[in-house]
Amino acid sequence: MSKSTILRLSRYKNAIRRFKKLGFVKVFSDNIADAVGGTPSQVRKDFSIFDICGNKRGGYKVDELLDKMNEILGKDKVNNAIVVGAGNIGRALICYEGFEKENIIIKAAFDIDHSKCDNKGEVPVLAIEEMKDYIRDNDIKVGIIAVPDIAAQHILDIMVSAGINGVLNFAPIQLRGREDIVIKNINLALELENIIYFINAGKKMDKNDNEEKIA
Amino acid sequence: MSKSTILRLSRYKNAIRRFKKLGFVKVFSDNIADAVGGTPSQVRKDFSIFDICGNKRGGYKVDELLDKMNEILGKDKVNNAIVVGAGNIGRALICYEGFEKENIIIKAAFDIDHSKCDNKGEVPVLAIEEMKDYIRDNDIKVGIIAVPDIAAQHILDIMVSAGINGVLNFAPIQLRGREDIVIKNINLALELENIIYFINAGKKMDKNDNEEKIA
DNA sequence: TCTTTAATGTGAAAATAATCACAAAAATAT
DNA sequence: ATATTTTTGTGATTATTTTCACATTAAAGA
Repeated sequence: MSKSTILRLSRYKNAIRRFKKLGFVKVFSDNIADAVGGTPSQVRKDFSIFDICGNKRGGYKVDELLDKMNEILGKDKVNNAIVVGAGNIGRALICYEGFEKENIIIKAAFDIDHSKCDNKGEVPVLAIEEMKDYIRDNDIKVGIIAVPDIAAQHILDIMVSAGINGVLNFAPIQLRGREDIVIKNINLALELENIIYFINAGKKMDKNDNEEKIA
Repeated sequence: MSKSTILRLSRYKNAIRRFKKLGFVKVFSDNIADAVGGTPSQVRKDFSIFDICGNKRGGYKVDELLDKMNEILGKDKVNNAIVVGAGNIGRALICYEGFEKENIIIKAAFDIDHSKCDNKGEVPVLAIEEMKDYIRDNDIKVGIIAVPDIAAQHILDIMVSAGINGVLNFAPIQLRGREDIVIKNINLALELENIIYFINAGKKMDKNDNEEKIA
């Protein structure tokens, strides 16, 4: 089973959540495909990979779908994360409201610049020296890197040595880690650059084959 | 030629730029593959698609590579962009330093909340009502959406009607637009959710190694 | 009850993408 | 000058992903 399948599953879930909000009790693969810009048969095939079954001619029950998906995606329990780097991007992530409804909580942030530290806010910003212990003591498994490119690899290494299993990296550099560490790189300039390319080339892009390799 | 190829090309370019900074005059497909975590033959195949040739046994000349890539990726000219939504994410993007070296300039930002507007800063934050005219008058082709999900589609529609060709969307909803509009959606919560899935899938695997390996 | 209709679920086929393997060529060594 | 080594460039091969097509099933209608 492939990464793209999982990515699509998350999208389906978001779409289905919207259907639920609109009062839908059941949905068809057609509806879901429309909502995420895919094909019905791909939706069904993706579902079949995870043994998600619907009713022939009856579609899928919204609540059952959401339950099953939350179970698959591990969203039935809270996931704690930390942010490293309290610059522009880092601070935006600390305040980002969108994580909460996915049961993701930013527990703390860290910065090398002590003047940016402040443990009185809703999310404490601590000194980078405290990070390793914090990760260990609080059993943090997910880290977000929002430091300059030159520092990113070093931060990653500390995180991994402290026990972090997955990283979302905003530094504009391809981070490398141990085989068993899940790393997703988001390079904002590169995303824009690509959009510009496709504008100039006159092509359309939004099919999602731009995933990073999971290392 | 596929989107993934273009995405990889951008990555190659970033890596090669770093090689140049380190004083390299020529690079081999090996080096590039290492730097981005790919395979040498894929690098060569990608290059061959764009008629980028090296010298047998001599590798590729760094400067030639960069020139050719900037040409392909349209980075030899400046690209102006706007940001809509001056919330956490929007403000972080307005100040993001990483765009500049890709010749991408954020010319202005827009928000529905007039109290957030301020046309005295380096990047003026204007009222959303002014957006349409601004896009037209300044021939803006790229827009970045950083508004709540409920508002995103509406903003996109205005952008498109004003002449924007490409959009980077941070609202957690899959935006749909005309066939010829390039749209790239970045959903931060979804990215974290995926990392968490793969972390958990990896753990499960350790306990039970007859499950499929996640590469 | 018996058709008809509209959906799922899935193997098979087609399309895409990645890797391999090796001839060709250039640099270096002998 | 010749042999050896190293690296490119690419057709062939393999792997992966998506789409197709249709048998199957459940609901709705007659």
